[in-house]
Amino acid sequence: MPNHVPHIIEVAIPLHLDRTFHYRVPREMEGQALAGRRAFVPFGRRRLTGYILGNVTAPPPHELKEIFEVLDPEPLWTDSELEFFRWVASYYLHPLGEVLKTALPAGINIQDRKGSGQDDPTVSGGKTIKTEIVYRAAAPCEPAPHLGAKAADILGVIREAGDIPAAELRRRFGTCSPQLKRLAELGLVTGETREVYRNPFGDDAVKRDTPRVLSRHQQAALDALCAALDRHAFAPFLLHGVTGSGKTEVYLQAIAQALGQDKNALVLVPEISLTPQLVQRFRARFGHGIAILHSGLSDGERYDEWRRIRRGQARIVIGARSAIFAPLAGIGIIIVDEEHEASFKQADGLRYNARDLALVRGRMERAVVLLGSATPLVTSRYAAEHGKLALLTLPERVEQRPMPTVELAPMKGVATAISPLLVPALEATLAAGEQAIIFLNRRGFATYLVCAECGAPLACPNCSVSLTYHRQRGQSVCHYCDYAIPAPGICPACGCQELKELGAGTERLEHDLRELVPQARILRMDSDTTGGKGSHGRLLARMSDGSADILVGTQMIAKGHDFPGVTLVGVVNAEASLAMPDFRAAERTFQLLSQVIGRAGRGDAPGRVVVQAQSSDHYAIQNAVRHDSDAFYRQELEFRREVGYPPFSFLACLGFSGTAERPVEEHAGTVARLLTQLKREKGLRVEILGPAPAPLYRLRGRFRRQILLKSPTRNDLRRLIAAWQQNRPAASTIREYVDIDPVDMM
DNA sequence: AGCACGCCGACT
DNA sequence: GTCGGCGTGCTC
Repeated sequence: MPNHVPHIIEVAIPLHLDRTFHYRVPREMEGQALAGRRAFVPFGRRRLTGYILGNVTAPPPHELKEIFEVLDPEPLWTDSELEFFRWVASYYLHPLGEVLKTALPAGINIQDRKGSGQDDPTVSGGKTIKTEIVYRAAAPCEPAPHLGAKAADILGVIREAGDIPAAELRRRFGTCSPQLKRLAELGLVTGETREVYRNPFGDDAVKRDTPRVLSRHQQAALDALCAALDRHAFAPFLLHGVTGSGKTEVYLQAIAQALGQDKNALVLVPEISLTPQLVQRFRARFGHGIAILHSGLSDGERYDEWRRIRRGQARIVIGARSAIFAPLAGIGIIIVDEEHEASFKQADGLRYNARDLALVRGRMERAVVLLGSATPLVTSRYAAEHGKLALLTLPERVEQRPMPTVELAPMKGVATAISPLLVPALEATLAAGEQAIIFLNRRGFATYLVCAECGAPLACPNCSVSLTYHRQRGQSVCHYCDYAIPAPGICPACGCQELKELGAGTERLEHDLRELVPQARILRMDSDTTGGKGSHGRLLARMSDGSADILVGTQMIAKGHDFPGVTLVGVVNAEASLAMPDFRAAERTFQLLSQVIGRAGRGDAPGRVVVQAQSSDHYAIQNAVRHDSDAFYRQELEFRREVGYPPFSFLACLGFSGTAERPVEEHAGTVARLLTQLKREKGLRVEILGPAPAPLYRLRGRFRRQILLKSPTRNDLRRLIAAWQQNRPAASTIREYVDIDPVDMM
């Protein structure tokens, strides 16, 4: 035996471990153990799937184990994709192995298996490849020998079709395997197994359409995008276009341009708006070659879409946040639609923001990145004003459609949940055979209950937030932890049986509307009424087929779906979201209000909106009502500048919260270590905020792994910045996740 | 994350 | 005398 240099590889393990591991590669696998493939490896006394990162030249000074097997015949990722994943792992302080696992479709992910057997046959690559048997006529002209009538019919069909899947034959003839077996024996047909993709679209065909004529502003935006595509360099854009201004048409034509350059397109959409409507428009324009990735797919469908993309059989990928990890090569353009949506953030495991990662991947791929929204993130507007994003605006609706008219209904001193202004508007809408939606971002019947005797509020014993009375369920429920008591409950302080029902939720609105407009057919849509699978779609269908007049709901009606028959929108308690404990509360309020207002009106008739508010003084409400987003962003930026928020890319907020057994102070060591790490590795400026305001979070055991998400409030930020400026750490807790706009790191 | 090792309370 | 609680530490 000649002396032989051992082949050593670096492997990322999908566990919470901050380093990679090295393995020896047996001689017979040397050609296969390449970067981007998975390897089945021994790990402790377990056996699991790791991801090969590459070769190692200098062997580490300790004993190495050998890999069992290379699981993939082809690399799962290219080198540049691996580079992207490394960036992600380092930016989000997350183990690379876990990042890679997240990037993979479920179904081929987990191969963990313990035990002794080397003879475990299930250990191999993805096991979910679907196949079908296809029959083909072997000798088309040969006259058939005497056959049964059914066999002869089957043969006829096969000969006519050329080749035909077994499933199709079974659909036409019922059971036909005996006949097929006979035909095959006679050498008249052959059957072969081939791989098929599960098709998430089903079989419905789509009518093709053609590019529409663009408005002046659309054309200007498209020209800028095409010019950037021609340069083949990273070019980030913000497309700020009012509702109905035709952003999608700009996307479609920009994608067409990219495809024409032989490049591919990645389209990220918030989960909720991954409605058939948008996908249909893409299919109508581009036909085949579209892959979709979202949580509604089965593991098999997801896996198949992933393989189609990897093999270059899809030119356009449309998906929710995880699609940012799609194995799409040659990306020319990445579009993030509704870029302000919070659903681009993954809130557990690898806490990424797909909107941010779009910019990072786009930079690595030298692609055009287009962030589109009617109400962009304040950070995006800020970046645009500082030249880090090129700003494209669509200030007008297509075809000169007017914006809805908006009235404010002051609720000060009004005892009812529904304003007296809204009722006649509803009646008029119904009389005209049109529909209305009423929006209130709180579910339940009464949002808090207080004792009629002593005034004590009914609160959750775990979370110390007030319980919401759900009349239908007959319970008072905590919306944080689902703690529930029989409704409405008795006063915990004095035992009094009478509780005052304060604060209306959607259930209460529905109840009141049935009395106020008895002739209306009313639907309610919130997470209480959309529990079952498909109930969401059923409710929407009843609106679109006209079998309901009024839809009452929470923010799930504000997003995603179009309601073509809706001419009236009522917004109840518009300022509620301003009180949210989050420094982005004003931004959120403006976004949500603008979105709901945009729901009103249809092609022929301008919409009408009634906005109910205790006080409409706040610029978030006023500017949403006036459709003046420029004014909103100007004022919000001004406000943030005044309070001295570091320009939007400040830092990571880390949050810890304590338990009775382990108070927060005991975590100081861990907090300090993490902060030091962040400072050193990321060059970030980090401070610690005070304790989390509500004991919403329970930590057990190893707090290190249970890092919590909590948005800093405006007050938190003020304290943070004061501490920062005086170069002093503030007290004890908090972690948020890294919420830095990568545009600012570029 | 698992999984083992390890050292203190109530039990077939 | 053991079973089992979870604290600590390790995994090429």
